[in-house]
Amino acid sequence: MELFVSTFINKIDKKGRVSLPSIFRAALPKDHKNEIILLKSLRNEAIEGLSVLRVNEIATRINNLDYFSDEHDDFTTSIFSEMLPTNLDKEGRFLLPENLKDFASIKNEVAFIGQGNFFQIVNPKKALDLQKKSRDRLNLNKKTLSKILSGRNEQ
Amino acid sequence: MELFVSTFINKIDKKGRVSLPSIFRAALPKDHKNEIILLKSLRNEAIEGLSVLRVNEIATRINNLDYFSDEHDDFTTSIFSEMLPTNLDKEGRFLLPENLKDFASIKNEVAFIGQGNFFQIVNPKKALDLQKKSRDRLNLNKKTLSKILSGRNEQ
DNA sequence: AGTTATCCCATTGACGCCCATATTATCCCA
DNA sequence: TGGGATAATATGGGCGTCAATGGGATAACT
Repeated sequence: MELFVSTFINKIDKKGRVSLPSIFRAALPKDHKNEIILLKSLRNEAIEGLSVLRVNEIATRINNLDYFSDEHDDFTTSIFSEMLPTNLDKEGRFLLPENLKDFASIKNEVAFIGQGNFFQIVNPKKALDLQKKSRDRLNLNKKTLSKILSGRNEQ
Repeated sequence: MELFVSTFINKIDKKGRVSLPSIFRAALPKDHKNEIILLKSLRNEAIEGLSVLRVNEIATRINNLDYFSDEHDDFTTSIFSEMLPTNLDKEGRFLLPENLKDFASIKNEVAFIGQGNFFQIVNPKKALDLQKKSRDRLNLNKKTLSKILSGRNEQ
């Protein structure tokens, strides 16, 4: 599967390393199996993890915005300047820098949350919260939800 | 048949494994015969089982939503993060994780309920209940039912 | 040198793979 | 049509492999 799915909780060791779950590693593009890009989430107290592929896609989308717009500026500043390219070691682990851990209130454990084309890294205690809140919001919108899941296309 | 139909009751062994009914295995896409994706039902106290094919369809629909919308985020969180890809062994069995068993109040036995493009996994005692409720709801809507069964398509 | 990152190897526990047995379904022939 | 033979499915359990984790040793960077 080429998507980041499911949720995992892994430990951070004394050196600050943490294993990227094996099926997430499998979801990385073939030619960039040991590179991920970390980024502070613009939405939550979370770190986002992207593949190189995904970063390129985002770059394309941003390029399609008007170059002289404020929006363009905001994206390039808040996204590109904050990106942190990171390598996995031979065991599939990577270093989680202190400032990012602080940003996401992470100590010894992290939850990896699959989001399809990317994943999030959060404090495990907050993971359940996030999932529950998303679920509740979706339930307020059952029509769209069932449309998506069932594939029906009528209004 | 490429559809999941009929109902089966199978046992969970000490290791937490359970056989996917053979005609359900036959309904999986040729190139992904031993992979299913488990998901907490957004509707019932049930686990839903999907083929890879089905998941990809859902992913496509979600990608068609506005990329930077809150709705998009809620979908990716609620659906992708809760998906559990699972492999069947050579005998056609898979592992049912504890948290999913808890969610669906499952102990030693499960009922597999065909739902066409996907299937549900529930506590056998509740299977009859679910089926009865669906039937009752349909009876409230007999017109639609007979339209479906007869193949008539008029409004 | 001191700090930080990468490599290498060891440990443990979970999971996949394999083979064996039991149970059920299907077929074939009397 | 019945009833046994045969195959397919469901279930049980041993064992090897791999993922996650830990930590020492080497390499890179400042």
